[in-house]
Amino acid sequence: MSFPDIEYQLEVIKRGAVDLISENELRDKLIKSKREGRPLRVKLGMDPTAPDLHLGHTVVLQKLKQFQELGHTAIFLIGDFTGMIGDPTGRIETRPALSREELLRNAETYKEQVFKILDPEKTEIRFNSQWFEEMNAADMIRLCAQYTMARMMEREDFRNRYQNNLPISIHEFLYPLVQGYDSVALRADVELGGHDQIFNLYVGRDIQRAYGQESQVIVTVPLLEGTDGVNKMSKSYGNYVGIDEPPDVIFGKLMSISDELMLKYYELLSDIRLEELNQLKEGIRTGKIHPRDAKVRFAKEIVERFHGKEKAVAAHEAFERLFRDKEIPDDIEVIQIKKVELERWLPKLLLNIGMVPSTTEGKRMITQGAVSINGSKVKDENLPEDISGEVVIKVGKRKFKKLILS
RNA sequence: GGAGAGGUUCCCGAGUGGCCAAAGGGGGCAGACUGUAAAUCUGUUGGCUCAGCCUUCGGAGGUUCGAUCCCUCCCCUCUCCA
Repeated sequence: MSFPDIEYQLEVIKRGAVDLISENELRDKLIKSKREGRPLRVKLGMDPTAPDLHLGHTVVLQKLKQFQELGHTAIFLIGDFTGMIGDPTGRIETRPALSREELLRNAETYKEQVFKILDPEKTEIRFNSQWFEEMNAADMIRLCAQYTMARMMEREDFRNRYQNNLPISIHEFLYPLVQGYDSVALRADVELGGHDQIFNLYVGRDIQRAYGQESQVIVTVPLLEGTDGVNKMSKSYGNYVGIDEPPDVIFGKLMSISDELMLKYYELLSDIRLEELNQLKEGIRTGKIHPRDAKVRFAKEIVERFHGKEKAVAAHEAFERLFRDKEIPDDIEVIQIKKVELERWLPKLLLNIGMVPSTTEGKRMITQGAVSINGSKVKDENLPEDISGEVVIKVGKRKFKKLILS
């Protein structure tokens, strides 16, 4: 096995990274690896707490892929055991524990999604329950003995919760230790993570040393902000773009981000070369490029990554039809109803066909002018008597349904 | 184990017998403006057979014509002491 030039490898690894602990250690490892023809073992762990991966996860996955392309061993660790503890990182409250079934189900979908980015042939998929289920209580105590309370409380999230009189459960202290032990079990040379993982990753270095191994090198990547531009991308904030979402949805979500955020996304997610990105920025600044066009280009690139070129083009076209030409989308849900059975009171009808969660909400939508039928705004809560044939109902900006009356 | 503080709607947080479906803020949703932008402005934000009614303020009882508010027990969190 031969590896690329050391300095080239370093350049690739450092690109877009926030932390690299430490460059010298990494260089040594790379030199040794090249000399011995032994690929580095690069670990990326994810807890299957949510079934769907989103763009935020892909930042670090791309980094792992880069290692893979350099010829190193990508280890994708599914934290089916750690998921039962729940990572306290950045949390102000204890994470709810997931059931075994949920974790396994999520793990399955993870695998599928991860291989949209990583090469399945060259990826080692592991589950950390493999070694933790063999551990007994004594082993666990031995692990706990490797770390101190004071060091644990160095963590900002723990400290904040403690200072604000918010509960911290003991098992949450176990999380970093357990994650660190994963590195021991996997004999990791490098561990990747989001920047917020830095504490857990450091603990891994200490734990490895305590178990007589060389410490892993840490590489972190920036956290991706969610589509709201405020919080980090996370399913629980509802500001995510899932990689398994339909092309139209991904396209639409990316088109609704702010221009400022778009540039950040370009930086972290796009594959375009650095100089091209700079040209793009300059073009937007001077007004030569309309930000919307830059956004379209970006949205297409991302959709193409997960769904292919054809779908990306189709998503763009559908988007243009819907929002520029104000046309009705063609994949609209159709409901057949007998005319005699049609609910005439609109709030109830909207509830029945699942367009609003309650009749009260339906009434609100009508008063606020958010409901339209066949393109004209509804003011009356009751449907007109003479309604017939195909009826297209729109609630809000993007909810459409078509009724066919017979 | 002892002493104290606290648990309010999606979140934070006000409310200490009727004027409470509950201030204010955040978030969400909708409308205007636009590029489905963002920012901004406006409205709205428990449910229903909707000028009325029903369910909600940790849980279960109780006092009262009437309880988020008072009493009793229980559960949970935090602080200090052991």
